[in-house]
Amino acid sequence: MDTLETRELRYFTAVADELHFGRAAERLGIAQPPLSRAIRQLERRLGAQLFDRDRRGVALTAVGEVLHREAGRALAAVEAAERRTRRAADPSRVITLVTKAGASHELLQSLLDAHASRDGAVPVEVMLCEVGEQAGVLRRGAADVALMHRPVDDLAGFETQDLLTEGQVAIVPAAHPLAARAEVTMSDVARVPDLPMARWPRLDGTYPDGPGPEVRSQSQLAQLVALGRTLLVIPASSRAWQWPEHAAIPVTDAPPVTTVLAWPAHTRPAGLGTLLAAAVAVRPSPAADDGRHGPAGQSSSAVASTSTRTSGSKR
Amino acid sequence: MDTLETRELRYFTAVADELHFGRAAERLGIAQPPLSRAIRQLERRLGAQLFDRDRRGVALTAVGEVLHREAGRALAAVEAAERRTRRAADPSRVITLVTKAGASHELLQSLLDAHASRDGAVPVEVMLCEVGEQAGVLRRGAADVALMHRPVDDLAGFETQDLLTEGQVAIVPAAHPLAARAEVTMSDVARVPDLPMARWPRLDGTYPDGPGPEVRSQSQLAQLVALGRTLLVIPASSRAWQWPEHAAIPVTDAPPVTTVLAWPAHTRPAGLGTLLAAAVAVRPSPAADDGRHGPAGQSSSAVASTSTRTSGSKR
DNA sequence: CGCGGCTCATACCTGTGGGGTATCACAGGC
DNA sequence: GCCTGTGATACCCCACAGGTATGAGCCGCG
Repeated sequence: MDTLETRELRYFTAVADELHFGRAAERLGIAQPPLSRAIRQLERRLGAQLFDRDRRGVALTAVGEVLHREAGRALAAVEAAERRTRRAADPSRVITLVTKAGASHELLQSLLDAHASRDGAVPVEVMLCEVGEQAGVLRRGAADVALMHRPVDDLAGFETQDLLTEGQVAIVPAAHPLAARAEVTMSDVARVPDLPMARWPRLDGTYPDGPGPEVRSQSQLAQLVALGRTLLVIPASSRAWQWPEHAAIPVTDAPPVTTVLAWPAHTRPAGLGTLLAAAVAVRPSPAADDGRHGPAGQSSSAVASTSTRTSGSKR
Repeated sequence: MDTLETRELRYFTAVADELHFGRAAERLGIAQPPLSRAIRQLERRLGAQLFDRDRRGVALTAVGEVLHREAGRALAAVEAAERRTRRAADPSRVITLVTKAGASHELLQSLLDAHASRDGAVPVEVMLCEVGEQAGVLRRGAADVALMHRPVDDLAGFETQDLLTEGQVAIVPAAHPLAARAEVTMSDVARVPDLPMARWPRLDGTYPDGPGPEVRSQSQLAQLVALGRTLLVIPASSRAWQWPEHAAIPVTDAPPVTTVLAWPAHTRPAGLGTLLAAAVAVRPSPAADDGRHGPAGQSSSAVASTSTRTSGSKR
């Protein structure tokens, strides 16, 4: 009659993932019979069949699929709750900042310096992650705050503080004719036949169709550019990982990219305040607007989806 | 060692809400000693003090406050999971649409008609709620889809389908000098000394300071206008609840309001497809853009916060 | 100052049910 | 036919959630 227990959700999720009671039980570290029984109980409790078990395999029913999706989110929320609490309880009182490796070098450096020089500044631990992973890390509660990019990253559900807005540059092989240009436009780089855009894996690990090479990390991408196989468009400051074999050319009409500090909406880890103050102080262009944004970042605008692929900052 | 159980979260939440073990236990329907023990266990498991119990009361510690916030969300997610699953299992296969009473009459009517006339259309149940409650209902999983208004409502975390964009009108007492005007501007209505904007309660039930009357429902507001005590700015179609004592005057420079169909991101209750198709067909202005929007609605722009108060559609 | 009242903690008992092992029932493959 | 692999059943056990009774600190009060 009561609320679902997370144990039930974990069990269900395991079976729904594996579609096999034996393996699911093993993954859960329990025996198979209790698992079977637990699922049956869950089905009775919800008054609905969750799996079709015709001999020769288990399959999710329609309602099972609903629960599969919802259970994943619910479990994530519970785990985030636990992680954030543990983090808050950690006596070493640091705040963890996550950013993708190689991005916004100088900005981060000056931000950390400015923060450290303030009175009562909580130590900041820097965590590096792969491209596009910051949002997940933040949502899971494994970090307190992230350095992200608008409109490249998905900022939905986060509050943000703008730090720096900048243009984008095209990184092309130094040997390529394009490298001689002083500046280029998006249409110049959009369909260079011998430099097709790289393809990033989707969440399920498969790749979209297309002519470009498949990549899963920035370093692979950098090397592919050096090899003359592709080009990319990224914020000017990401030039940090430029190779000698690369050339960077300003893209005049590329949408500007803003580096932002982001944290989960309505969550203010202690010590974030000083970091934010430092961030505001560091900003080079103190516009009239204070660059502070509410919970929901916009996403999926035409602009966003364009620069998403080209800058290689989305999976 | 494992994940938190929802029971632990429920218990913790009860104590954190009540700040009193006895009352919390009563609310949970258990005795007080097991509750005390459960909380202690939770504290040991997390390795952190959650409450300060100095005699004469219980108080949340800093980490307790973190868990209080997070537990609320996690429990909401679990309950939403259960509710959505139950709803999916319901053999009566209806889809529930929630809207605030009194808004978008004709539009809803034509939408429902268009939907009903389609083959294989799932029955639609209409649920009415108070102003600004749609988002919560949707998030809790108590409804499948909602009629909401951009930029008035908070659309964060929802996918949306635009239905109708329209201007706003000022509703003023028919006896007031303003009523004679053919049209007005926002600055005209912003500070009419004898018609101050009404004040809606905040989430905690308190009211912001200001000259206007306190209201908690549309009908109260309607009556206050009729009494010549206040005015408001609302989408033109909400005129439905206009009284004889009211006058509606177009506000030329008010931000246009778009009525949208909204549903939780990445959730597609079976049958939503037909409703969406009907919705697209009903739209009066089939622009080039198809009016479909991704998960994160923008919010908290200057425009949004302005029209939020005036249209009385945010608490 | 002693007394009762309030509140949370401790001690101890009990029963439910989650987990284990052993085994069955059923389908397919050779 | 037998064997293999699957999920379901049957049965046992003990860990732990929950109950009752009681203790212990802190008030306020006469």
